[in-house]
Amino acid sequence: MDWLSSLNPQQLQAVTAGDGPVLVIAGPGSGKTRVLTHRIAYLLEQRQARPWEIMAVTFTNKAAREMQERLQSLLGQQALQGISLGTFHAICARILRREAEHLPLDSNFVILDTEDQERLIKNAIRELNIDEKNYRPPLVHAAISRAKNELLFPDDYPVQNYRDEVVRRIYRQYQEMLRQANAVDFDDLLLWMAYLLSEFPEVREKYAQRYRHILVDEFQDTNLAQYTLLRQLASVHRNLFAVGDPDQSIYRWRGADYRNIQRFEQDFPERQVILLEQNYRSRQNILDVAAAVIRASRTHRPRRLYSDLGAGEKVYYYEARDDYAEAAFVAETVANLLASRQYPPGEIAIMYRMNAQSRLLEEAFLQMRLPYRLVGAQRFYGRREIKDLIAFLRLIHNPDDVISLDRIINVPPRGIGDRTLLALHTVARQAGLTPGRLLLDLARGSESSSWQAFSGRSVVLLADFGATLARWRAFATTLPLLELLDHLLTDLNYREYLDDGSEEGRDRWENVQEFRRLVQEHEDQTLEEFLESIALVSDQDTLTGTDAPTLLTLHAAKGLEFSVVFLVGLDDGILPHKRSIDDPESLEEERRLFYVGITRARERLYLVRALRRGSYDYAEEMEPSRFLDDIPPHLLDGRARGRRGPWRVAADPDPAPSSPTLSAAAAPPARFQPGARVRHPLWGEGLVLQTRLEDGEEIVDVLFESVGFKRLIASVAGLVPIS
DNA sequence: GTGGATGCTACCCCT
DNA sequence: TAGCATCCAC
Repeated sequence: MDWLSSLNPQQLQAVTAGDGPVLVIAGPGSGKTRVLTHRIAYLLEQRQARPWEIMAVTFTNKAAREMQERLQSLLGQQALQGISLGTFHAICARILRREAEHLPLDSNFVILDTEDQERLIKNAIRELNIDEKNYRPPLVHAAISRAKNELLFPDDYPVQNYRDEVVRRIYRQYQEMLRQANAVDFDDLLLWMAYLLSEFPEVREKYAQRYRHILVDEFQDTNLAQYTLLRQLASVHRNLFAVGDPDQSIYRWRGADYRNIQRFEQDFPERQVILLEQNYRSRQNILDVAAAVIRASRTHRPRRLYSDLGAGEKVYYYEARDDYAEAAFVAETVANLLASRQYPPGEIAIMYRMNAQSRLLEEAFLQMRLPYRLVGAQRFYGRREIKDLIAFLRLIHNPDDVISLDRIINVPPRGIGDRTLLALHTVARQAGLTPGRLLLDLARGSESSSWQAFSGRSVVLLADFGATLARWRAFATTLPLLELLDHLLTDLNYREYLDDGSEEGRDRWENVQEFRRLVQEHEDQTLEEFLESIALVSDQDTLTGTDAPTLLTLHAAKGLEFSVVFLVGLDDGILPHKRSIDDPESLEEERRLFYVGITRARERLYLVRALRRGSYDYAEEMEPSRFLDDIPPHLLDGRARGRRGPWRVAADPDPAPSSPTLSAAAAPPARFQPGARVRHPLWGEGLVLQTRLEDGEEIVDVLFESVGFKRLIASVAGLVPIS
């Protein structure tokens, strides 16, 4: 138990809290993973909890694995047998397979990824003869996903206008097609689980009794479905231990609702709240920048965040000429850092708002001959040759999976085109079979009762493929995964099919070999387990092995830390993203995203932007991110190259505006007058030099004693007059 | 009926 | 940018 001595008083309080609900508000770097692992160890060692009585929900599989490893080193492997440790989706999938009899699913259901989901929605739209132009699959998908996260089945889908009515019809059709394919989407994992617990009291009772202790990480990013699950599972013992930080809530668009923290406090009024405020990660200068950014948030509840690690270097600011120069700056700086051997390569990360930004960075790294690793599962699993292979495996496992069947029935081309495929679907429907089952039936040759329904040429091709599928299915029951895959590759002539001698072809075949290595790593798994683990990989899960600088999105960076962090693309329109700017709630989330990025850094932080960016056809002039305005300049070591740095007013105050400036007296909403003294929440006291109205906002130029000249929007900055 | 070439368009973040 | 729908040649 001496491992308890390494905790600070707040951490210790959380770890050793007694029975009952506990809410831990944990600032970045405050050791929440430590608290969670130690809490589990404490429950097992001191409170006589049995491993199977514990459910611990993490945000990524990677986090679950790490927690598992840390627990093993504390307690040994034996002590953890039977613990439920994983993401919401993984834990739900496991339980749903076990309880499939209560659901319109067989236990071997497949899990669709986003691309499959959209494909199926498109099919549903066509099936219903609805115009795809007006009901674009991605948008319909988003609406359905939102509904599911709110626990709304098609019958519950709110209809306020004609469009809603159509979407509801598509939703209903989509669910029906999922059922026929014995498939679920990501949201279904949560939806069906919540359904299971609410509709079957004996099932709820069973699990609520079993899970004496439930622990959740990243609680601020749970959605309503997830929160409901937790509440139901904790309904008997009420030992819900939730760790989160509202300032790091960045998944609102995915249905996450940081107000779950308030719901928690209402539903569990007896809860204890514990604040973790000491930061063990970052230098104070970095924390000061983070604090300045988050303090300007409207949702932020004031909290302290302090570090013992010393001030450290100033945060670097760099303004590049354009996005190419931005990437070059990053690559060159990384090269210098590596040359100085100050930091191991894996301790350097470059973070950006959207995946598309990685391209120029990758090119710059390649040019400098610097190795890098790119976080993003889609990069690999989204490749066509890999998705096709997975579709073969899925079809072998679940022949009802019509999405996979449609995908690969003509891969490599075997003469089964759209027409024949359509016939297969039609005949299957008439026969009351799924297309996959019909295919297997046709393999029996003319004995099949459906044989006559096809034209001579196509039925032979279909029967032939059906026979191949049947053979693979036989292999799957007897052979290990890797041998099954090798049979597939041989039977399909996959190498000849992909590797046409071009560079791209060689690339594709290399990906297949990479996939084969992956299968090898999962050798001990069944086909079902393997399919599930690859369906639920998170981006972060791809972050393993090689010691190289890491490129990743800000979202993917959640929960990670690096010695050196570059935040690039700090321009208005990128961060905040242009589609978030007119919605105040989204804008707040963009700010939190920036905050998350800043607080990933331990030692050194670079804030980088570009004056111009090339979009697909022309270069666009960029304005600095509005969030930069909230950072006091003295915290930064700025090397602005351009005319318009964020402190352009400090360096080069604009001459008096020539536009007809309204004097304070003439403008009704003006609250400040030149010569008045004011107080700013961050910069303290200052003198108003000038005010004017712009778009109904009062713009005030203030000379602060602490930071000098600043131009502020009065309503946003929180300026107050001092008399 | 199938497969390749051409032209249009949309492009954020993730399990 | 690249994925796609659509058109046209076998």
